[in-house]
Amino acid sequence: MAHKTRPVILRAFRGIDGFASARELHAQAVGNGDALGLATVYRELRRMVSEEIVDVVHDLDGEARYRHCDEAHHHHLVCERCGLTREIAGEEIETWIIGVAQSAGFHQIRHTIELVGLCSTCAS
Amino acid sequence: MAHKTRPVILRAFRGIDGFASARELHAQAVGNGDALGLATVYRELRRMVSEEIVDVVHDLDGEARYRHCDEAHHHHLVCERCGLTREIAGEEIETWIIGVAQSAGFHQIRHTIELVGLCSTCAS
DNA sequence: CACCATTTTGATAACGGTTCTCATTTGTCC
DNA sequence: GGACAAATGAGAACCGTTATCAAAATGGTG
Repeated sequence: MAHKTRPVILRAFRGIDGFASARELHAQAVGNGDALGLATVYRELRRMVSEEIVDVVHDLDGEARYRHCDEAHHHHLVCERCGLTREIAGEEIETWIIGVAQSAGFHQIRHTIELVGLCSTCAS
Repeated sequence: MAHKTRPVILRAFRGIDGFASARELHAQAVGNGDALGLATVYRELRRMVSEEIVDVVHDLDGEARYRHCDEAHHHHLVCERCGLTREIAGEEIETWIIGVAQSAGFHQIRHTIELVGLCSTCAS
């Protein structure tokens, strides 16, 4: 069976940094020249999540955001005034989370971390 | 200044263990004999979230689940299956965040941290 | 109490993300 | 090629949430 959808999704993930919504992935795929329907994107993402190839978290509005598991996991610091974004190396926090989860007996922990504030220029 | 809604919501929270959806809170309030509309429940919950009186997380389907939180700032570990909730002492993470913000020159950082997974019983 | 201005409420419509439906297309096997 | 099975996608349906707006409750004032 040809399964042409999955490679298209994986290529779309490669063109996006970090987490992406289903709609963003669809737009990226179309931009890549891979024509496919939104329903197919949702269906394939659901499969990939159940196969644990893709992580899913929900933003504050409840919208699902997906991330290919093989990518490096990092967080962002966002300026709420000018939109400046800065990547954070989150080694520390990942280990902290794993420790917290283990001591509570929790498994398969997903986390969302959102840091918003004012960058140095906007603060002055 | 009537504000009769908030006490009704708080009473509904008292009758529920852990996190509850808006619909569950509405049903609980009605069960308590407090008649009110679903729209009012959503509106008051939004207010309480913005006042940081209530915590909100999202389950696997993206549905919002609320919890009354009268303590200061803290985080939760939530089981996405049974709703079991565990409070996390987050001293470590607060200092980590402050450090990250300082080194990036950011000020007035607000943060959202959401940890969702499977508790030990649901994992087996 | 009567009156008006302001706020709150709630039934319902609208909205948006996700899932479902099903006719059509595509792939596989003989 | 022909027949059967799987995959696809356009649009409908679904469901939680938010917006709308008229009615009701409240507060202040004379």
